[in-house]
Amino acid sequence: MSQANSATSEFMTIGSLSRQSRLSLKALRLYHELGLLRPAEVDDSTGYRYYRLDQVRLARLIGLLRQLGMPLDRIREVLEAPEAQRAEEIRSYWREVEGSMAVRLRLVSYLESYLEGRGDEMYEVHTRQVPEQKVLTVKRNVRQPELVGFLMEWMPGVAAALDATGVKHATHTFVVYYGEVNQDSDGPVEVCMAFEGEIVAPEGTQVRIEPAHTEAYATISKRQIEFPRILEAYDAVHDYAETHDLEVTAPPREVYFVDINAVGPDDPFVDIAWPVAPTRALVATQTV
Amino acid sequence: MSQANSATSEFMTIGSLSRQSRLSLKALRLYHELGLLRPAEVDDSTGYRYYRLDQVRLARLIGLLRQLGMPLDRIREVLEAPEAQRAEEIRSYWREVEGSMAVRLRLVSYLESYLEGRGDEMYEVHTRQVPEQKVLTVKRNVRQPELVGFLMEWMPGVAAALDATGVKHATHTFVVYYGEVNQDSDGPVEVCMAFEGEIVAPEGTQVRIEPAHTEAYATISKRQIEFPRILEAYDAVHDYAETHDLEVTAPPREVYFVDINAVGPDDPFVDIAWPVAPTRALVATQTV
DNA sequence: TTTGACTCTGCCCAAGGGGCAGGGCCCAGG
DNA sequence: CCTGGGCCCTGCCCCTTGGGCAGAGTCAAA
Repeated sequence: MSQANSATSEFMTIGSLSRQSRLSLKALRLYHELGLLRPAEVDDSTGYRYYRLDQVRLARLIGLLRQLGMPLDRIREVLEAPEAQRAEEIRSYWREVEGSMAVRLRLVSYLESYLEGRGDEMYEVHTRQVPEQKVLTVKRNVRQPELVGFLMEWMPGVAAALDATGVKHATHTFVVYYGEVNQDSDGPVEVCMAFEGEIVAPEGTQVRIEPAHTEAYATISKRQIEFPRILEAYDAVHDYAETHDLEVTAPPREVYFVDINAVGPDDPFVDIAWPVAPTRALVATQTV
Repeated sequence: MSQANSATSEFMTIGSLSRQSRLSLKALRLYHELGLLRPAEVDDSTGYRYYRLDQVRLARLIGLLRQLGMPLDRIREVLEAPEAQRAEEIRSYWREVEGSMAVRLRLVSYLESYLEGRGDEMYEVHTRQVPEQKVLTVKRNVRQPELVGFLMEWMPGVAAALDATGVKHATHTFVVYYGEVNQDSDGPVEVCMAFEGEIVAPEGTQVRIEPAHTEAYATISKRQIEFPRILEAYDAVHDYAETHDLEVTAPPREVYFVDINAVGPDDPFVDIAWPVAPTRALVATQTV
């Protein structure tokens, strides 16, 4: 059971570092390859890695960060930051972790009530015609944690931009979700407000034409918009379309028609809307 | 932009299910392959998958559980449990998640104090001779969450077993860690108590000889034994060995020499010990 | 010099998919 | 009846963070 320490000189072998840092040989070789923890010397002819004694501290730190669940890319950022800022980098990572835990916690309590039969709220779904509109938009790729901040900034933002130009504009804002927004998908998301007339789109915004369409929608309250309950509303609208021979023709959107501060938790607050059109099958039947 | 719903009959295509459940085609095919969500029908000649309309509910549930971070194997367990028990399965999973979060939270606050220079407690490391001992042992593979329960059961357990036989035994217990114990490594861990005389090992326990050895050790308090601070003590002992030309000859152990209930948070509580022997280099030097 | 411990590279594997290629299928319109 | 476009199939390689093994080369103590 000889475990030659090789610590007699200034350098140590990978095995010695492994024992002192609780990292596997495999992990150490990977960190070398990725440039996270480079051996002080590598013998050209044999490929043997030799580490300085003071690299033990760094190896141990990496091991602890891995136990936190921090990805190697993120660990690299921590290590490349100035020493005085490393703690703050870690706190920043931890805030993200706690944020995603908060979301999941709501999901757990939702699942409990759903599985124990206390879910299944009813949503009234209707359809309506929406004429062609000129809209001022801001489109971004955001993930769940940044979504609320993005909306809080730009929903008043586009309204203010239109106010500044003096053109006539709608009283409601709508938000189009071109892709899912969650931990591992980032939209994109587009904040839109309809207006009439001609304007120059401010920096970061765009003007586009939202085509006329029919949309199926359900009106929900502030209480119902919290994730994951909002998924029920989306599902309800989607199911309505399926059962009424409608097919989805554009990404879903949320139509905010009242001020978030001026409405109670159970008052109508936002419409979950999905542009739809009759399926071809039904068109054909009607044409016959 | 035709998205034929194919929901006209009793069955739907994989694409329709994907849109209604927010799961990707790839995910649905994987869940089929794994038997998590089997299509109601598969066309033998074309391989097309056809799902029943009511499978949307199940698909959505799987998607929500995935958003919780639950592994597919665990999801399978949830789905195979009686419906009335599913919520409890989820709660059980969530308790595990919260447990690991608690451990990580301690790790974060440790790292903060370490990186901001408030760490670096000093540990006095000494060596001592331990004679050959006959020990009664209980050895298990346990992960971090079960470790405390295992120790709380078997540290009194082996003492009680020895009391029952009437033989003379030591007043302290020690715990040998043959492998790391954390989220993804499970030891094994062995609870040991020395005794004299002959006994029949009770069910689940074993008798073995612990060879005579020298061990380097540091005495720490209850406050210092909490993860991750305990790692510092292990490191201190290991570093002592390195710098004193000693090599580790057996797995480390914790020697509990006082009752956990009879000791204050800063009183001596347990020794972190590591069997060591002079390195061969040193032996050679001495022989010369 | 031998021998046993140590180290090297390279390959396959895990989960939970993403993405693409190459090909087959289905159905509405012409 | 044919065609085109959308849909679906399988199979392959990719990601991340390593674990495990094989086969070969190296180091150091006796």
